[in-house]
Amino acid sequence: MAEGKMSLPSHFYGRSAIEVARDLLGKILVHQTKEGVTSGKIVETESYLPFNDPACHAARGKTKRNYVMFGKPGRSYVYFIYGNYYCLNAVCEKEGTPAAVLIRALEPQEGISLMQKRRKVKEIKNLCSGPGKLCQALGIKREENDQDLTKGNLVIKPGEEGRVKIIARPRIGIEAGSDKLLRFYIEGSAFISKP
DNA sequence: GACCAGATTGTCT
DNA sequence: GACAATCTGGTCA
Repeated sequence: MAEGKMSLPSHFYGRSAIEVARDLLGKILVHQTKEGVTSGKIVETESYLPFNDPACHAARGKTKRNYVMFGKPGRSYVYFIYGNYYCLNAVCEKEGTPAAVLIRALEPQEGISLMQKRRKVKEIKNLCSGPGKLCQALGIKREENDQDLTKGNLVIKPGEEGRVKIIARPRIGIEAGSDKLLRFYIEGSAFISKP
């Protein structure tokens, strides 16, 4: 497909989770399924760092669940949480380093009617305003785990870079690492999970 | 083999 | 604003 040419190169992900999280804002996440194409602009992300980060799934070492984070950058890490929802991460840094960026919110673009059908809600701002919501809206399931984000059905493409104002904030409720700004979002977006 | 905790969301007050 | 719902994976015995 032509998407391979359009999508972000793998070296985009070969940097720190903080750099990648910041640069992912304004990019376009596209998922092609047999039902149709859904896409949205990334408006909120969160970084998960290697072993210094207690909140990271990989903080205690490599497991069957988080092995993807130890793999090559530019791949997707999808996990099931709280019995009902999935969360989508983009693996970054380098192979052997468990770093990833959580995609927290999207601004819907293509396939909005399909998202509304999947989510069973009408309001566009409610379609992707959260990690679990956007996965449901884009139809991201366990099958999308460990996919190559530079090619294939699930890709991230460049968007309106430089035209957005980025806000960095510490994550809430986590003491260790609170001195670092690990949550990023686009100022003024109505589609983020938190104001 | 059993128990515990979790990167959330939806619904009720 | 607060709390329950619901399941998978990891840790411990």
